[in-house]
Amino acid sequence: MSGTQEARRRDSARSRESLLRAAGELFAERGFDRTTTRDIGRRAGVDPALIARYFGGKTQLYLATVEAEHGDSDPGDLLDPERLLYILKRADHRGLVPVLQVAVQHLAEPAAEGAARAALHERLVKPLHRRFVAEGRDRPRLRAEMTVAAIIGIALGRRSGAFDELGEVAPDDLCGLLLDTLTAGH
Amino acid sequence: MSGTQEARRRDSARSRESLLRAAGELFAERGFDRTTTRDIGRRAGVDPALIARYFGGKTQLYLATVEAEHGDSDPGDLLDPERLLYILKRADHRGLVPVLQVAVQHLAEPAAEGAARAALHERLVKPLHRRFVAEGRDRPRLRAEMTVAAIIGIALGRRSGAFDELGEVAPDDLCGLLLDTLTAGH
DNA sequence: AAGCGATGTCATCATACGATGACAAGCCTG
DNA sequence: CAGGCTTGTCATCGTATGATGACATCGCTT
Repeated sequence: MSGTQEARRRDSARSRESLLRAAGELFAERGFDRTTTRDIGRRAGVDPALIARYFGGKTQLYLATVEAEHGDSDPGDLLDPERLLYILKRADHRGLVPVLQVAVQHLAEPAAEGAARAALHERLVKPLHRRFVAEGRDRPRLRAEMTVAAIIGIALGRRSGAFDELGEVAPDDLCGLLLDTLTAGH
Repeated sequence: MSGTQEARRRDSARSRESLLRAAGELFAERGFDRTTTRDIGRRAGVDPALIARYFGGKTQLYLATVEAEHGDSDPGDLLDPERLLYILKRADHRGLVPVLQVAVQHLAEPAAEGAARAALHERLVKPLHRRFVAEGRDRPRLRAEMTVAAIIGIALGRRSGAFDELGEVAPDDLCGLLLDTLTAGH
């Protein structure tokens, strides 16, 4: 036996996951370009060469981090307070950011870009679009895209260090102010 | 004579400006990291080695592009329709984007980052902050930073190609919808 | 215990990039 | 026209990075 669960000294699944986690963190912290496979390996405590073996390369590893974020519960749209708060917190801490970055800059490899865009649309734009349609707002599609882009700007701005208060304020405060602003007239 | 204006076969000022323009375009299109000095030189029709001579290096050239954008008229804050429209158009076409990117990602060199942040704050955050103070809104600073980050997200999202309608809609339309949303409750 | 595939380690390659310095060609001053 | 400063050109260096393949080590199966 020796359980498929317990830590074996050699465990490809464990290595894979360590790489995935480390990559998610680093891509979130520094972006795709500024993250090296050596960095990822170091943080994961795994030899960087295994990235090629288990994922195919840095780009595919990026894609894996994007897709790995899908697992998490997937409740309402971005104007749902819970959902928004979840996104903000998640983006603060780590993770999630890889998907967001594609909304704001080009990616190196077209394949990665396409996949990241698809995830962005599926997870963020589409739910919001549905809400706007249900509410009968005009230009629901454009409105949804604009809102998503705005929130992404805020989430990324928080992490960038370019803003003083925005970077420090508690997620709940920000969430309140943001929802207040976005749903003011409605 | 032979005018200091007219094209001399050798003209450092002309070379400098060609580099500056090309760099501004490329930084806007691809971001700092993905723009190489060789690309800049090629587009400018100037030998890349002159970047070092005239600016000191790629980083200082980036700073020069940021500062070069200051010249343009500097009217109201971002909630002033004219100003917003100007920003959106400018970000669509080229230029301006270098300053915006710093709001959303880290720069390689600390010096460049500091200068870009200063420009961002001076040109965008501060005017908006003044407006909110004048209007007596609560949390004027946070509100200003949040709004700037949101608009930057939208402006960059337009260029990123990650959104369908957002990337295609006319600046005037977008400007209208955006102002409508942001000033709805007020 | 032997054998074999899976897993991990390491050295190394090829490439891309920013920077530098030597050198050539041009322009202006005297 | 001669000298010297400016401007442009080119080859090259050092470094960083992603990728690859050879080799070692482990663990399961029989």
